[in-house]
Amino acid sequence: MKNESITSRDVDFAKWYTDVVRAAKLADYTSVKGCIAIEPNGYAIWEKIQSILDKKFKELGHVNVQMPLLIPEHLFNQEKELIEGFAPELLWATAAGDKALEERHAIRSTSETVFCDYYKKHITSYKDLPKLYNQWCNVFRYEKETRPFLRSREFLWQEGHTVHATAEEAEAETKRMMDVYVWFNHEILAIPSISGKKTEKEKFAGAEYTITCEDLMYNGVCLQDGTSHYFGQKFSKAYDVKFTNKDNKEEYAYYTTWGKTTRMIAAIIMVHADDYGLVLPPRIAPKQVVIIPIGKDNEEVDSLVKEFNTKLNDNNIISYIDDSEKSPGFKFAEAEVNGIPVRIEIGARDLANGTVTVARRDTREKIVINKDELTVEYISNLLETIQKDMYQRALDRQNKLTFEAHNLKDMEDILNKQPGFIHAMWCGDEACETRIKEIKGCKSRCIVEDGEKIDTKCVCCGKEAKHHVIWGIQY
RNA sequence: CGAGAAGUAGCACAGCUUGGUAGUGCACUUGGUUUGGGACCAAGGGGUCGCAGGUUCGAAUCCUGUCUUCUCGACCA
Repeated sequence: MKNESITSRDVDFAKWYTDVVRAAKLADYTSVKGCIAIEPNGYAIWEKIQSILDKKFKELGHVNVQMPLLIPEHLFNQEKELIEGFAPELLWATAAGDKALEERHAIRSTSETVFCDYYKKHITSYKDLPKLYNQWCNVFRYEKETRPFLRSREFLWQEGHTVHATAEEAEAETKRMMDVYVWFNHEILAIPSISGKKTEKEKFAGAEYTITCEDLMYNGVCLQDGTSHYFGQKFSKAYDVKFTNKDNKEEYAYYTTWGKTTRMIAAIIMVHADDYGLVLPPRIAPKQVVIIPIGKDNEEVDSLVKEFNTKLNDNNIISYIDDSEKSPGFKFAEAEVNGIPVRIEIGARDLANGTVTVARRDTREKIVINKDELTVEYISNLLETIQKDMYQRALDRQNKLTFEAHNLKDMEDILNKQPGFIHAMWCGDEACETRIKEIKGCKSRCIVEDGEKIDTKCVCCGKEAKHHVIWGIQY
């Protein structure tokens, strides 16, 4: 049965999104504008994201640190582009009690400043490099329009900050970490993200260049979901981070940063969820299987339920029994709205026939199988099938929403009909980007590396094209 | 920050035009009967009507301000 507290996805996508957030108890509004309470169901997803990414970072040699929440103004001012880029979003602490601070401090919106200030003190020789540090923390940006997970003022993220002795090594790190992000989205979140360099206009304030991870939502709107920046020596010059190289010469260090945020939870919702609520890919689901016993005081049912639950958990499948006092229908609906990938229903009627019922959340298909077929392997395979199918469905939709434009009229026609990823050639001139933005706010998403030349002329001005760019309307 | 809409019990809403004892459904508590897609019966508990002023004998209702949320722009992970 359709969940009545959820607006249909095709009727009002924005309303549907916030309805799912509420119905699946992922987050709630608080009396602090733009700052949500992430509820247990939402935080459990974040913890799972953290545990998988953190393990990967550590395998690649990164270590975790924690830097201050407050950044003194003079530090921020040392890098002009950074302070200019972030100025409108910074919240300043100016007083303690009734005493004004001698220097105001910004609540961190990003931590390049404090990391550089730290590295300056701790790097003297090439032997100190590389430093591969990462921080899991909250940041604050004073956004005007806020929506749960998608754009809140306070949000959680990880920010990797690495320094290297050579440009090649730093650039390799920038690319390597974007590869990790894309791997994570594809393999764990079942989101077929694309990646590539941002144009000069869209890159991070102060970076040499930015590589981005871009997702396409159900409604064809794009979402930037992870970035990796190469700073070259720009920041190390501004913050005086230098070392003595092998030739006994002083040299500024090469710096990279990369980050991924709680926005991933928004992406999971807008790529996978439906009118019945959340749908979680099995590999990110904090609870993968729910077993619902039907009927009361049936020893055969109860013992099978308990036994199989233990078996699943012993084999690293996260399963739980819903033996609350609610009716079975209620439990089905609740498991559904919460996006639990697999539901197992076991009752006297089934057992009399020697069967059990297994339901997939992604397709909402109910499968009746023989009791003997219900094994750890069966469930494990089913979870993998769901993971693969979810990715394939998302990819099929993304392909359907991927278009090609050869001139401005193409672009307008596409955007008027159905937004998506629009491939088009570009001359490299910012004026053309600005002109294209006039069409429903369509922006360049990323430059396709080694992209096939789909035209020789710029989609906007008709001059010779330099780059194959993907365009779209963004959140 | 600009334009629009909305805030009344945990949630969804009615009441407001025409000021006069705070309502409905769901949820919650207790007891009982139930259990294969959001069960049923009975009895209960819960709201200074977003907040602050003002008008009035009297304000959920009229006026002013303010905060929050949603939608659409500009800005952004």
